[in-house]
Amino acid sequence: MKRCFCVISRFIYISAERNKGASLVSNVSRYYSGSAAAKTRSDLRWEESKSSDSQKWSRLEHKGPYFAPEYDPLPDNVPFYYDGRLLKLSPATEEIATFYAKMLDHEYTSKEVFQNNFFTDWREEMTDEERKLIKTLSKCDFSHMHKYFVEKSEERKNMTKEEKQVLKEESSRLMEEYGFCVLDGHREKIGNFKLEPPGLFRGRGEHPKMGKLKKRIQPEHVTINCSQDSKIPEAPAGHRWKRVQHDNTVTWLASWLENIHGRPKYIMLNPSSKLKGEKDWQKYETARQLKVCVNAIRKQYKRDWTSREMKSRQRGVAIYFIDKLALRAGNEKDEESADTVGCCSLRVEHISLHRRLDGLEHVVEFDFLGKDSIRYYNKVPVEKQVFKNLKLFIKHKDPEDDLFDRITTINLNKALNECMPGLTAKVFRTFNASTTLQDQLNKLTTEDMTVEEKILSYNRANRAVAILCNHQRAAPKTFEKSMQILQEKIQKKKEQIEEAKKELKEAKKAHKDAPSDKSKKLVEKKEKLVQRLCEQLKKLQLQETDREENKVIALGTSKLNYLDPRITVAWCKKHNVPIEKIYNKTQRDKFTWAIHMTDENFQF
DNA sequence: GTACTGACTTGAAGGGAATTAA
DNA sequence: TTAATTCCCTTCAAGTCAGTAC
Repeated sequence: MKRCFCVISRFIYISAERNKGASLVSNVSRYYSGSAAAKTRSDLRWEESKSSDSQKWSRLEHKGPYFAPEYDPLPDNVPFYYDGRLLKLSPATEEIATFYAKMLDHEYTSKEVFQNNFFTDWREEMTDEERKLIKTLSKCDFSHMHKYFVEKSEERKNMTKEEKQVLKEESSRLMEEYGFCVLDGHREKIGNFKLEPPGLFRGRGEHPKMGKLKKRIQPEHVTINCSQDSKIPEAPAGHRWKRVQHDNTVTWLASWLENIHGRPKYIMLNPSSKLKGEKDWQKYETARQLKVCVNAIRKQYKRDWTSREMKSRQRGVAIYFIDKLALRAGNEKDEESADTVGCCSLRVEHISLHRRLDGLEHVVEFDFLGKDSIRYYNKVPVEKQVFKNLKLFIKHKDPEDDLFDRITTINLNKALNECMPGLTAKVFRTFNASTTLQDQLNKLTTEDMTVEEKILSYNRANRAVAILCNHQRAAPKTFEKSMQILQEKIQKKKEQIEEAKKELKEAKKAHKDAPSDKSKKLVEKKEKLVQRLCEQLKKLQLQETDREENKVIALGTSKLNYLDPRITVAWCKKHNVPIEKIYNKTQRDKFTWAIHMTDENFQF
């Protein structure tokens, strides 16, 4: 515990040193003592340090979670038919039926696993009578329910401004009442104060539990965490909490067990809070520490490639992959989830070895499903010794055997921790992502660029990271169409420029033949027009490049989770790019700490 | 060493709000 | 002004990793 506090103090020292004396504390004070805003209690929170690492707060008060609204039964004119016969379902059975009906035009409901899980769970909640009657899902006609919900959704879309305003006000009232807590005297935003409503579980990829019923959370399932001397939140009328505890070594305000996997879920603070901000800062400082010792670590894992011990060799190759390819650690998973892997859980079937491929030597071809069942596909030339080792690791193994059978994420992280305190597999992802951003920004930005060009450079740097981390997204549905429209615009702009140039030439000639004030002004006017059109064309072309390159790449995840925000803040300051052009409101809130503490000289 | 639990971070998707184009 | 498109924000699933018990 003590050690971690020292680490925090050292962060301040390191930052102070690297930022030419601009420590978090002094920087933040300076920022807030400015004229723009009066110093409020919640602003001041950044200046306080905490007493120990295991203790997360001294005082915590909140209103408890907000429960999902009770089920509102369907009007009588929305029928449900079973085997062609009209059935009036009991409210509980009907509610679960509506979950399915709402999803009818989603691909999920066409999957057998989804259907079977849903039907089994649904039948369990039916009355005895209903269960006797309803025996086959395909005989259930949910279409009228479905139609009803489509109409409802249309109605919502077509609401008047006033009606929408009423809803908005109601939602901000809710936010005011339940959305904040008071932590050590500061009002902090809560991340997810609304409990998850009941519904059908939508796992990612080929999840064996897809379609199962996610049950309604009752107060009797919820544990409240707050300080003893605070006003204990009241359970809804007629109910009581499962438990009220006062554990200040954890950061959550409420928890419950979700019924699909039986694992706990929590209500926690928003990323803009001091608690989360400090943790984030600490994460990036750990990654910066790795920078100092990464060369030694790389030397070590290369030595391990020729170790006499198989375990060391496997560990050496695994850490090499984690470092070079930014793979995730790859913990063991149970049978009850989609079959996805990370580094340590790679199987023989996930790699192919090519002595030569596309003119390159010793190429490893990776093809596996990673987190969220996102495919990782990559062909990577590796060192000869790595290639030899991989051949050795797969020898006499079946495709479904573990590639690294002698190591686990636990002992891999233990080994990493011995190299550097606090080092784990995921630190490499943060380190490599942030290093890449810093390098790319340094390489791609020049002073003669316009702000738009600088932003394109930033996006390109960001994209390099997203590619490294394999952050993918589905191509936008209207991508081709919108791209075509943009290209047409560019063409039109080019034609306009041609036309304007021609007019300019004519104006110049006219001015030469018969100079006058009027003809001179016309030339100037035409010159300005050409210039303006050329600028517009350039902007469109930049937009085209950016959009094309971004088709299937998601930039948000790396921006939010892997890129030290101080790199971005410093870059913006150095190159006079308004921070709002890079970070939206949510992102600025999350990175308040970095925006306040960083000057233009910061380098990761 | 390993199975299990708990706490926390990371991640893509979806829907509504905001912005832009027609 | 309306329709189309983009962006933002929320949601909740799915990871990581530490701690504990045996």
